[in-house]
Amino acid sequence: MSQPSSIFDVFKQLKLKTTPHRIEILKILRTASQPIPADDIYAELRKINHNISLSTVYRTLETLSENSLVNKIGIENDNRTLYEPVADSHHHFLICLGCGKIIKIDECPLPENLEKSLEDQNNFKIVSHKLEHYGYCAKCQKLTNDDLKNKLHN
Amino acid sequence: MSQPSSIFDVFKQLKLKTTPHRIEILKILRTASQPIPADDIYAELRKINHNISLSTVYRTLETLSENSLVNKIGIENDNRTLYEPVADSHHHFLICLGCGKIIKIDECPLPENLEKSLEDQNNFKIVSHKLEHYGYCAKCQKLTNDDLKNKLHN
DNA sequence: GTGTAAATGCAAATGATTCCCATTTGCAGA
DNA sequence: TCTGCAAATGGGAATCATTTGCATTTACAC
Repeated sequence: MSQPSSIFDVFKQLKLKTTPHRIEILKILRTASQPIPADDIYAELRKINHNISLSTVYRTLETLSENSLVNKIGIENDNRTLYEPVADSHHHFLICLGCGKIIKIDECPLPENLEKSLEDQNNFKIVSHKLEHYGYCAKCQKLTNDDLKNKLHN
Repeated sequence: MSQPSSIFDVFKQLKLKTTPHRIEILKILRTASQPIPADDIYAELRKINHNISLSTVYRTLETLSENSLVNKIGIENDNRTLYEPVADSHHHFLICLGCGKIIKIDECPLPENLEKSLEDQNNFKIVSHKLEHYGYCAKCQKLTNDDLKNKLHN
């Protein structure tokens, strides 16, 4: 059994310098209840008086992403890139069109043999896939159309 | 049996004015072999000496999208919105990470009961979903890593 | 401790898309 | 066929997310 590695060790292994920015950004991502945009991370850091520049946030996220410590996620209805810490398991999302809430789904419902058959039929080598369901969360189902319109304008 | 409607009739029914721009843009989309960005449509129109402004291309696509004549598609690895004519059938895509080629898959491999069970388990009302497989097309599988790197830099 | 490559800050650049407003055009009704 | 007006358009400025250039600072190997 391998010991759980500290963030410091992880960085060392990846030949990345261990900087306060990187530690804080990873912490924020791991604490977040769902994938968040660079901007939110920036705001979060400012809130705790951690001074940082927005470009550093982007650069850090890019570096973490290249090193498989975070995933980039692009969803419909939000043109920003969202970030989540890399999880141990493959998963998908339910995405609320009303409030943007993102619910993680841990099982992958795709049939076992699907990738193989897609590959064979299309002479294509699959390396990943993305599945998202869009709709309305419990709260937003209760809102009227007018409520929703207002929400989208914020 | 209903007659196949002309584009003119379709526009009339939707209370949209029939303009040369709209006709041409729809034609380009229907002729395209895969979803394309606004910019390509703009370039295509210029090529055939059809003068138009880029903002009109965007506005037209937005209008057509609101009226369910075209679909907007957001894929990973391309921050632009792509557009395709609305097809009669639900479908998904294989997307090549090497050259951006998009292959349409006509069947939907999701289990019949999936949406219902996701809805019940998460108190969520699903209205649509999106499934994409990323990988390498026949051509790009043959390229070396260096070739691919070059490609990505174009 | 020191040198150096990596990381950062800040401002300017970029790329996609939207918005503003003056002008033009499709088309419903006279 | 003519006319009026709402809808559509052109063109440029504005916006929003993200990237880049460059001078300065910092982590860490030695």
